[in-house]
Amino acid sequence: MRDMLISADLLAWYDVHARELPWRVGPKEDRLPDPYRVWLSEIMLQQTTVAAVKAYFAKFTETWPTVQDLAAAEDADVMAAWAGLGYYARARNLLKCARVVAGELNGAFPDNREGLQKLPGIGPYTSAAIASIAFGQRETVVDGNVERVMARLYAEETPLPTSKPLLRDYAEAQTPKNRAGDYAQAVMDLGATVCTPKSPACGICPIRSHCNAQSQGIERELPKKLPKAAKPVRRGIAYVVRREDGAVLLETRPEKGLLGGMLGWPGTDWAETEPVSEPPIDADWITLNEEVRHAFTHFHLRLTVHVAEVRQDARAFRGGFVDPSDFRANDLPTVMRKVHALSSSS
DNA sequence: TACACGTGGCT
DNA sequence: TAGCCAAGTGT
Repeated sequence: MRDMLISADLLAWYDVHARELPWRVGPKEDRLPDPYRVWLSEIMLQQTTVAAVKAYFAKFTETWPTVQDLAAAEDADVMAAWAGLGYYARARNLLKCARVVAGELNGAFPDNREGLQKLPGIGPYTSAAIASIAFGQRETVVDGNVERVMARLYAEETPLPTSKPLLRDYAEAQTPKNRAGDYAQAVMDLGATVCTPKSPACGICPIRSHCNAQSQGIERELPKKLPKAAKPVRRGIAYVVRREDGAVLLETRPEKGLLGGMLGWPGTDWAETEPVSEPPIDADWITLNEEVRHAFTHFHLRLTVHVAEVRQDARAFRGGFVDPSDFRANDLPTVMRKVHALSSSS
């Protein structure tokens, strides 16, 4: 039986190869990072790549340097700043969490997993990540990277998601008493840069000698996954209304559900059936030839775009007109930006 | 317990 | 091109 413990080799690798990231304190620095910045980065990094997060993290920490600043922000400003990053429930919960921490906890995040996980938007992964990275607690962090590394290390052929409890057991057995935060980040760095899903770079892997999948030559086949259901196609209509003065008709979407709390063009529901037109204002409508296509997590969307010019005194049934000086396409979620781009080019 | 929930980059 | 994939959480 080979020696399966990886933490020593992995930490030695991390000391040399740790990526420099804006929310990270270097492995050689003898201090812990600001919990606010750790929390903010971990929320942004949920199901989101480092490359996508960097600009948003810079914008947020510049605009709201402390949790008190963020707690005092206007909801619409935070949603606009988050626009484009996706999973907008994260932004709504981010504000809720900031207000609890600033209001009820005197600005201090809980220093342990149990306390952290009671806060909005913080689940099993994020509570362990903050507790270990920001507070030095020995907690086991399990994300997609860790699951992949453990599946290969132990040559676990049980498919995900069935294997989740097993992989967590493996991860807990590996977590060291000391430097748990560095170790957690080291496994995630390894998964992101070496033990990648498609073509793992086993030739430069610091824990290659421990890896059962590598010795069996099955690393590219792990972790196994159950097949996913095909994505249905949904259709709808988006209405772009321009007033004589250049104002555009927008509405804030309901708090719950898809794109909740975000600005968007009025439109029909999105369904697998052909949409029935329900224009938000009386006007002469023009249907654009090209349609907007967008892929969500669980369905594909095809939006037909209807545009109209209306008089200054026109009254809408829903939504509100936004002056050109107040309108920024970047405040919209991406699918709504696509609608805007198409209507502007036509 | 499944499913809802975004987006952009890569293959 | 279409599917896969990413530092998950809430319901």
